[in-house]
Parts: sequence; structure tokens; C-alpha cells
Amino acid sequence: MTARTSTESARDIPEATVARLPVYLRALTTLSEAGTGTCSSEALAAAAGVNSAKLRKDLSYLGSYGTRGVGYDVDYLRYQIAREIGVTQDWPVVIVGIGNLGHALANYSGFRSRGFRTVALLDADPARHGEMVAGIQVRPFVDLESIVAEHGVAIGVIATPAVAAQAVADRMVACGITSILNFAAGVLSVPAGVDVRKVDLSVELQVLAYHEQRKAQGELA
Amino acid sequence: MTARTSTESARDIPEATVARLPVYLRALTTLSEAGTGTCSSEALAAAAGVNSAKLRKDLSYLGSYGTRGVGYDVDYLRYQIAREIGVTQDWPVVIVGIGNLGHALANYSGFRSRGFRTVALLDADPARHGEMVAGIQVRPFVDLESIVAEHGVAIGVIATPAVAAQAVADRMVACGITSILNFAAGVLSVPAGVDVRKVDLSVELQVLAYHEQRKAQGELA
DNA sequence: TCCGTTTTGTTCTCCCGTTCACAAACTCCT
DNA sequence: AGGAGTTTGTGAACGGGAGAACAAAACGGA
Repeated sequence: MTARTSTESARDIPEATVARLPVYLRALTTLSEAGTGTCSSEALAAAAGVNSAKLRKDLSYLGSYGTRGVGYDVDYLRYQIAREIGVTQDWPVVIVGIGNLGHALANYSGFRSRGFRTVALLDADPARHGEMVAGIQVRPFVDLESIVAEHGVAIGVIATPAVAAQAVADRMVACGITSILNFAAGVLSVPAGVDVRKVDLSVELQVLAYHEQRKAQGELA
Repeated sequence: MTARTSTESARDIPEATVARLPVYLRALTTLSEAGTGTCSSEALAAAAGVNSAKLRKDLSYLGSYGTRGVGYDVDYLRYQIAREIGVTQDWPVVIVGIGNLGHALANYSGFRSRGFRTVALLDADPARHGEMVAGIQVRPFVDLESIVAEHGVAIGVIATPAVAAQAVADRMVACGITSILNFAAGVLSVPAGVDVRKVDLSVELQVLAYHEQRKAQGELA
């Protein structure tokens, strides 16, 4: 509203909004593929599973990309969100730990289709080296540094057992990786400036169990 | 919805706290295995990666299980949290969609060790039926109803492609499942009273990409 | 017993995120 | 051209969670 230079991306997008932008992006992609040219905040909010007021406020952090009385141009908004998130560019990614989960991640098509390119699969176990997974050869973990340097990797994925996770993270940070997606149990300690996001499968189930237990308790009342 | 009667367990634990209890539980287990008998909120908070004041407030929702001037008895607190979450009991779980991710989930030891027992692996693809995964035979999806009835399953995991997810969820709900962990992309629509938690791998990477992009922009300023 | 030390449980304040509600802005129809 | 109908963008109220700070409680030593 005040000083807002058009080139300046000094917009401070709230973290909660950032986490929803990918959801909107996916909903817009679905709409676009269905041939929808324009959509209202109400329709998009329904497709994304959120409140329409929240959606509009989220989008307002990016700019005014809608038209009052009309709605949003699906493809235009999709591009704007993609640009804001950064998925218009190509992100090389390294996956460390090629067990069951590493296999699944390497084969997950949702990464590549969103601008994430797996440039290497690494594992400390020599028995795995050379194995082909998703068209990529599994290489020794010690190759990390050269791979990061060669491809300019900024994002690393940890899919190792919990005991190895911290050591892997330390090495990643030392090699210059500044964003880590961690699937291993436990807390990772990294220096400031490095982002870590954690996905903990058993935590999710335990939260469900808590609510399930409460439902059961309520029934026998 | 049904009125929440006065017999409710009095404690209305905030959702944010519920999500952290499993983390504390894991930290306590680690401490216990290391032979630690007692720990302060400071120490436990460090192990769990949270602020100590937040930890104490979280625990205070469960009751007063600590001793001032001393700290918490590791095993006692561990049991209390486990009981509160509900992981002292056995939770039968069904996994639907035995692709790469389904394989990984079926083999994930973190489930079983926390009270979750995979009672069935289901897939719609007849080519997969009979295959043994993690010691369990893959069965047809249509067996869902009988399995849920037989084992009293309340929790279902969806690891199918996005297009099938809603149909699977509908069927799960129809069979009596009231908690769903969804790994498929897109929004699930379920009736009130059914809990859904969603894990979206590509969303996590996109959030990292956003921050990564901002770091890069800042550097060239 | 009494005092100093340690650590919990809790209160208070601040901040972030959600939601409501409405004016502004645009389209369409007459 | 003008009014009716839509839909966005945003100001404001509201609720919940995070963290600082402190009083209460327990222990240990003299």
C-alpha cells in the first residue's frame, strides 16, 4: 500500500501462506487441465480445501492478480504462484539413503513434474552402489561434495536411518547445501541459514491415534 | 455434531501440543535407552528441539508429572505421554496402494514399534495380489470391508495415485474407518467425524524452494 | 530446623494467523 | 448510460500459540 516498487520482491509472505501456495498451485493445475479459464476465489478455495477469505488474503500477498466481479485467470495466476515459489526454475536435488523410502522418493513423479530434478542417489552401503533406481545409478555417499559442486545442488533429502541422519546433515551443510528435507526420526541440528523441513510418518499416525482414542472414549459415555 | 458430554477427559489438549507429544515420546525413549532416569525440562526440550517453557506448558496439559527442583522421571513421563496419545494400546492399520511408497510404509519399522500393526496391504491391481511385502500378502481392495470388520481397524493409510484416493477414502469411511493418513496428492473430502492427515512430499520441497530462492535473491543484492 | 539452590507449573503479554464483513471495482443486462 | 449483481482486496476483530518471567515447591547441606 505504501512503498511497493514493482520490481522489488520485498514482500514478506507469512510462513503459513507459503505452505499453502503449493496447494493452490496444484488446484490451479487441475483446473487448467480441465479447461477452466477463469475461477472465483470461492471455487479455487473449494478445490484447495480452504476458506475463500483465507485464499484471497494469501493471494493478496503476491499482488492483485484477480479481477473484481470476475475472478482469477487460471493460467496467469498459476504462473504467478509458480514464479513466487520458484518452481519455474530447475532445482537439482540429491537423495541420501536408498532404502525402501529412498526408492519411493526416487520414483516419485511428483518431484520432477514440479521442477525438482534428482541428480544423484547416494548410499553409504557399498552393496547398493551401482544399482539402478529410477534410471539413476546409486553412488557412494563420499561423492556428495563433487556432485553438489558440479550441479549446484542446494536441496538435499535425507532418507537414512535415524542414527546416520545427523552425520549426513553435517556433511550436506559442509558441502554447501542450504535446504534439507528430513525423513529420518529425531532432531537435526544445523547452523543458522540452513532450512530443515521434517516429515515424520509415525508422528502423523500417533496424532491420529490420539484423536481416535478420544472418539472411542466419548462413545462409551 | 454430537454434543461433547461432560464425561470428556476434562483436558482439552491444544492441537499444537498433540503434534509435539510424539516428539517428546521419542526423545524420552532415547533418554531411557541411554539409561537416564531423570531429566529436566531443559534437557528434554533440547533433545526434542523445542523451547523449555513450551515443553513445560505442553506437559502441564497432561497433569503434574514432574517434581520441582528435580525434573521428570523419564520412564514415568514416557508412560503417561504414551497413555495420553493412545500408543499403549494396539492399533490395527490398513495400507491401500502398494506401489513404491506403499512398500516403504509396509516396511517402515517405526510403525510397529509404536503400537501400529499393519493387518493388511490392499491394492486394486490384480497383478499385485499375492505378492509378499514385509511378510504380508497383498490382497484385493474389495477385501477391505471384511478386514476392517475382522480386526476392528480404525486407521487407514492411502498410498495410491491421486486419482484413486477419493474413491478409496469413500470406501474406507463406508467400512467404518474414522482416521485416514493420506499420502496422495489433492484434497480429500470426508464426512464430519473422520480425521484426515495429509503428507504431501512435493509441498515440502516447494516450501524449501521458496526459501532457497529468497536466499539467492538476497545474495545478489 | 533453616536457608540457598534448583526446577516445575503457571500467569501474562505479544504476535501470528484466521475469519468476518464491507467498500471498491468490474460485468452484464436493460 | 445506468443500475443490479458479482467478486476481489483489505481493514478489523478474534482466537490461539509462543516465550518471558516468576511464584511455588522440592531437595540438600549445615
